[in-house]
Order: sequence, then C-alpha cells, then structure tokens
Amino acid sequence: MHAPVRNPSPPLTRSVEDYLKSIYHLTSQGGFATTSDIAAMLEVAPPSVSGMMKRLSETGLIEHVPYRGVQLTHQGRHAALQMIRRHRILEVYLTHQLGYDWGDVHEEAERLEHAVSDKLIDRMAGALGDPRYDPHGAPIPTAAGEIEEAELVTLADAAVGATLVLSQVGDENPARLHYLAEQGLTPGTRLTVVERQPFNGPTTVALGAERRVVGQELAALLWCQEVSR
Amino acid sequence: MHAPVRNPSPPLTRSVEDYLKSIYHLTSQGGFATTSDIAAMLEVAPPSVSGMMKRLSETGLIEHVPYRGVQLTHQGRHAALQMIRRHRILEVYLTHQLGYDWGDVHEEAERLEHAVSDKLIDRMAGALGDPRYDPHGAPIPTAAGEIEEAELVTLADAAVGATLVLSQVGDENPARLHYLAEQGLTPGTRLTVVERQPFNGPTTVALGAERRVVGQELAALLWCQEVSR
DNA sequence: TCTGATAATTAGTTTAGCCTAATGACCGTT
DNA sequence: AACGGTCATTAGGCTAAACTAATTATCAGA
Repeated sequence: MHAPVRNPSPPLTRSVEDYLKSIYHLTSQGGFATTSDIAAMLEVAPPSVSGMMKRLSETGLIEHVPYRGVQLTHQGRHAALQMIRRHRILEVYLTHQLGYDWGDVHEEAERLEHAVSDKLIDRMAGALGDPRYDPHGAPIPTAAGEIEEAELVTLADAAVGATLVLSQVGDENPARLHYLAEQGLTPGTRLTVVERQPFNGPTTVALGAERRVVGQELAALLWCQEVSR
Repeated sequence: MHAPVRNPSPPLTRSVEDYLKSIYHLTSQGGFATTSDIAAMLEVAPPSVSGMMKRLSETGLIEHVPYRGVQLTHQGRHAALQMIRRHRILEVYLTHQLGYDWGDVHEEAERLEHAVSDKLIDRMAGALGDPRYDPHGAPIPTAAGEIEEAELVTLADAAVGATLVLSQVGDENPARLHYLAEQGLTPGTRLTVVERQPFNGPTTVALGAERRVVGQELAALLWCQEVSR
C-alpha cells in the first residue's frame, strides 16, 4: 500500500469546494451572496463564513465587498461548475446504473463529488451517453464549464390557465421527493394550472385527466417552463 | 442545496482510516506495526504517528506498547477490514464496469474509499455478483468483516521445480502493473519455477511454453500458491 | 438626524493533523 | 558495563476550519 493519494489538482479543500458551490447557487439569479445566506446553507456560524470569504478573495476565487456580500470570479465560477457537474453526473449514474432512488442520490453525491477524479466523471458520463440533465431536471454543466440557462417560473408564480412543463425540482429532501414522485410530479411532466387559492394558498394543477393540489411551499420548489397561457 | 453531508457513522476521519489500514497491512503476518513502518507507509513523519497512536489507543482502536509497536483491537481490525472491503470492491467495479486498467484503479479507489457509503458498496458488489477477489488477486472481506487467509509464497522464495498459481500482486505501481500484465503475469496464471540465479538473482519461470525471467525485486511482489513441487 | 435592529466582522479559542528539533529508550557490540 | 546508533517519544509550532463573544456597519423608521 502507498500513502493516501491526493487529487491531482490539490489547491481546493472540501470546504472551499462547498463554499464555492453555495455561492454559485445563491448568485445564480444574479446579485451577491450574503454572509448569512452562505452560513445558513452550509450550516456554519457567520464568522466562519467571514473568515473563509477573506481567504477565498485572497486566492482570487471570489470578489468580496465588505458588508455587501460576495460574487464568484471567473475562476471561482469555473470551479463551482466543475463541482456541480460532478454532483449531477454522480446523481444520474447512481440512479441509472446502481438503482438509486431520486430522493437518495443527493446525499451520496454530496460526499463523492469531493473524491472523484475528472477521469472517473468522464467515464461515468460516457457510460450514460453524456446526459444533459440530472434526475431532478437540473442541467449538467459540460466538462468545459458551460451550463444551460433556462427561463423558469415556479409553480407558485405561474399564471392560472398556463400550460407548463415541470423542469426542475429545487429540493433534495428525500421524503418530499418521494412524495412528489408518488404524485407524478417529476421533471418532464406536462401540466396545466387550474386554479390557485389566495393568500399563498394551494395551486390546483391538471396532469392529463388527474388533478393535484399543491401547497404553496412545495409549489415554490417546482420550476417550470411555460408552454402557453 | 444543503449543508455538506457527513458519512452516517461519523467517528473515523480519513486520516484515522488510513492509519488503521496501514496497521492492518503491516500486522497481517502477525506481530507489531512499528512507528517508523507506519510513518513510511503513510509518508508522514514519525512524531505524527506517535501522536496518532496515542489517540487511537485512547479510542480503543489499537493496542499500543510503547517503544514496541501497535496492534489492532477487534474494533480496529473490523474498521480496517471495512476499508479494505471498500477499496477492493471499488477496484473491481472500476475495472469491470468503467473500463479502468488494473494499474490505475488503486489511486482512484484510495480516494473514494473514504467517501462511499456502505449502501453504495453493497450495490456495487451486487452489480458485480459479490466478487471474492480484487483485480490484483487479493481477497475481498465480506460485509461482516471476514477475510480469506491463504498460504502464499513469493516467487522469490518458491523452490525451483515447483508449480505455482500466481494469486496476488503485492504492488500498486501502475507502471510495474502494466509491465506485469504485458508479461502475462496476472493473478490466476499457472507457472513453473525453472531456475534461479544465486545472490538474489532473477528467477526464470515457464508459463506454458513461454519463458519469463523475473528480477528479484519483482519476484518478491508475486505471491503464489504452491500446487506441487 | 438619531436610534435600534440586524447583519458582518474582529478577536480569541479549539481540534485535527501535520511538522522540526530535542530528548529518551532500547539493543547489539565491544 | 558502557557506548553508540537507531528508533520512539515529547515539546513546541503551524494551518485549516470550525466555534463563541464582543464589536462595528448599515439601513429603515420615528
């Protein structure tokens, strides 16, 4: 046996990789990621984030405006997209090749994404025919770091009468994902908004002949593409 | 996204896992693992080992006799065998399912073994039909922590005239492994010891009609089972 | 414009792992 | 029995990444 082998490009620690991913997700709609949002997402205390932001901006991965928040530099964005590619390829691989349920892949991928090599990810992607979306419908960045950006609305915001295709489920809670699958609410599903109760009330949708009533909270996680209205 | 997910049974750090594995390998023929052997295997300084030995014996994973060395407790041995199972299942999976070469699997498995869940290992093992040996011929511990112990001799020690089956290659250097594969020296190969030069000289073996001359250093890595002599 | 709430940062600790330098134990030889 | 060499351990430091407590910015409302 040999010494434990480190990943060929050593600079990024697990922690750094997690911070970059969080910042990516928090800024994907533009704007800054705030210290407390990052802290909440990673479940660490805000001072831990302040400290890390200092280091990350020193290494050129983020742009930090004190008391405002942070954004990724090109370099940081590229690294974040690498991680997201790894995560999503792993999710597809685990579901398609190893029988994982779409509710259970996130946790496993979350650990593996820090340990896999680019070579392994490429092999997995190859074995899967270079998939473009993960099991939750999220687009997979290319090896070069490009990602599809789609115009999406949440079901909670979609107009009554609109016809939609459910594209992404913005959640990773296994129980909620299982429930959604039972209800037939998986990416690719075509649905029509039948009605919505006021005061953040539930939305009723038609899936073919079936009706489903979706609470506000869940509806806000269902990202859809508008087909017509 | 959520906070980074930790492995369900959290206590063992990557480092601890590596130390346990090293100690297992160093003591598999019985006896104690010494501080400097562990240090050499993990490529750390001896004082780092002393420090870790203190912690590991406090947590009951090893028995430490100062200035003598260490041995695994039952608990430590079990944990080490878990890691070895993970490593070897990963190696088989990477070679059989993802086209890895037997010389390249070690490094990838070395990183992944710390990140995979038991569930994933079981799925991989299942997909492979619960293999009993890794690509280098080493036995894979069961999920319960049992491992086959075979009586093996290195080719360097085998008697001239003996007929052997090459069982394990005790090396993980990709270049050496590639060379061995080219020479047809892979686990399962049947061979006869034709002659050996004195003073740690090379050993000549017959593989069917073919002859191979194997240097002392390499011969010491080829663990064989004696069929007859 | 002041004030208070909220959010961000700084200061100071902790733990895991590593390091080098200094010290101490063991063992084979004389 | 003492010596010297090798090996192990102790002492003391360093870094990454977390924490709590204390301090400072910012901003919205009175």
